[in-house]
Amino acid sequence: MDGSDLEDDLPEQMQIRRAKREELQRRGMDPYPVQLPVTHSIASVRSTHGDLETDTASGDVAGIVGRVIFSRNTGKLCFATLRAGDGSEIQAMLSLDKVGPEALDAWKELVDLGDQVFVHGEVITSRRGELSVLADEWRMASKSLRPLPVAHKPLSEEARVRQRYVDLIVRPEAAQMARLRVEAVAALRSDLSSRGYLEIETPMLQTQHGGAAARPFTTHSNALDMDLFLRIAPELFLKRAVVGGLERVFEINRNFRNEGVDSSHSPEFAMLEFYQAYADYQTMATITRELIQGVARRISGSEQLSRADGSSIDLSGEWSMIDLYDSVSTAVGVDLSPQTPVSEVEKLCEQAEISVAPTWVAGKMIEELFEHHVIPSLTTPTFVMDYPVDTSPLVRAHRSKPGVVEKWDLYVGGVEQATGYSELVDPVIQRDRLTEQASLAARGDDEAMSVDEDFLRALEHGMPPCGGVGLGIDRLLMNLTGYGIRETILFPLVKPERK
RNA sequence: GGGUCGCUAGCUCAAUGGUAGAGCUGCGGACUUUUAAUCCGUAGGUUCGGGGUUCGAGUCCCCGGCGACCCA
Repeated sequence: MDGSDLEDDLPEQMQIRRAKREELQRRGMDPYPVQLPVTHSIASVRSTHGDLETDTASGDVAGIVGRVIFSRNTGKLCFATLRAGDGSEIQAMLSLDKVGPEALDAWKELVDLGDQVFVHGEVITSRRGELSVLADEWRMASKSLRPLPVAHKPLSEEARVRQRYVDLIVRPEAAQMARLRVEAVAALRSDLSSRGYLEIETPMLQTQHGGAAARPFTTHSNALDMDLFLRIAPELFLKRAVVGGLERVFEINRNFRNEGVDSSHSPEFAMLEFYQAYADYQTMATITRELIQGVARRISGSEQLSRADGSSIDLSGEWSMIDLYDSVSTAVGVDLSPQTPVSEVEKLCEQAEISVAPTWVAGKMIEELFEHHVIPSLTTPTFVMDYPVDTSPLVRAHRSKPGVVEKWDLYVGGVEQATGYSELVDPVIQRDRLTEQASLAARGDDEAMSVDEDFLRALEHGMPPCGGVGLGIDRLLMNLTGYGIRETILFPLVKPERK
């Protein structure tokens, strides 16, 4: 099959747009000019002349560009609604007596919905009061060869994700989400910076996998002829930095986890991790709350937000703290502690119809019971405190309670939003914990970490007491806006369409 | 991993096993103040792919692809 056959196979509407592109060239009108004499953004015209009275001429002249999203033609007068990338819109008017028959005919014949056009003329308001640029000249800024979807019917969710560029054009909320995300991340960066934190970048390609319990992606370096892991967390490198004296560090970047994909999980997701020497998990909880409250104020001006799904969320004030074992004990009506025999915990799992995997330790079962019995009732932001030691190999033992570590999980809107520790800094205990992890891995737990000798060597040089937090950026956006993860990530991973 | 549902024109959706349709978009025409403009006319399909049942399959069955929801 050669190129001309391909062209013949195109839907009629695409063939017509290709023909219009050629017709523009035939008439000496570049369909893709390198430069245009733009004088104003649509937004600036709107802000200067937004209060212009109905049916008035401002006397000001502007050259603007925008994408044609609506078009209405009466014989000798054409209207088009132009939209800019920032969502601002303005009407273009082309009248026979202002642009002449040639330009008007070219507009009517060659401009389609979706084209980006340049319009130069006086800023006026129409008889219906619509702010407009009354053209004395128009040019094609970029000819669109594909028809725009119907603006009044929502694009299917799959189409929105697969063709985000189209989604961004036709659905202003999509572009708004992209901007919201930037605002949220900027708020986190500036807040941490003002607290004396350094933003550093640590390896995404790692020779060992650790820092969290998750299955990694593997890849291969040809030059080194060795397999590498895409990181599941930056934790072990950020801690190396703390050992070296960078006492307050953070990183905002992608982690990769080779796990399920659903409405709240993406294989690549953005994470903030921050570490502060001489802080503990209580201090880190306070900072985390203040960071999230700061993001809320930055993107909505308030710590009480109303969300896309109609629900609202209140992040103001102090957040409650509950004890993991206490909350599960209350829910199941049995007094549980880290010393409760595994068999008894397993029985409770069976009663809750939780299927227990053979690799699970008692602590894992407690966490599953927590997810099953307690999480559904967590409607307000809540720190869940003091986790079992056997599921938290990088966390310091609790200063007074045996069998648990100084770790919290923060739940917002019923989902895990962040986790914070008093970090384990004793290199001897850390080696024991990692050795235990490695034996779990050997027994088939593919989420278990390996023994990272270089990390241990770093700890052996002495790490200051330290608090650490990991906070999911995508989750934060989901929590604050009520949108799904595929809305908060601009280009989420999707399986290719079959050809 | 299991279950349920979906995939039809550029987009959003219809169609008892019996001639594949509508709205918007497109194309041709009318119209100098429209706002999803209006009016007249008109085109547009490998019904996700493959196999099967049937006189006949968008529809029923099997296999595969992609997606959504629920469960683990």
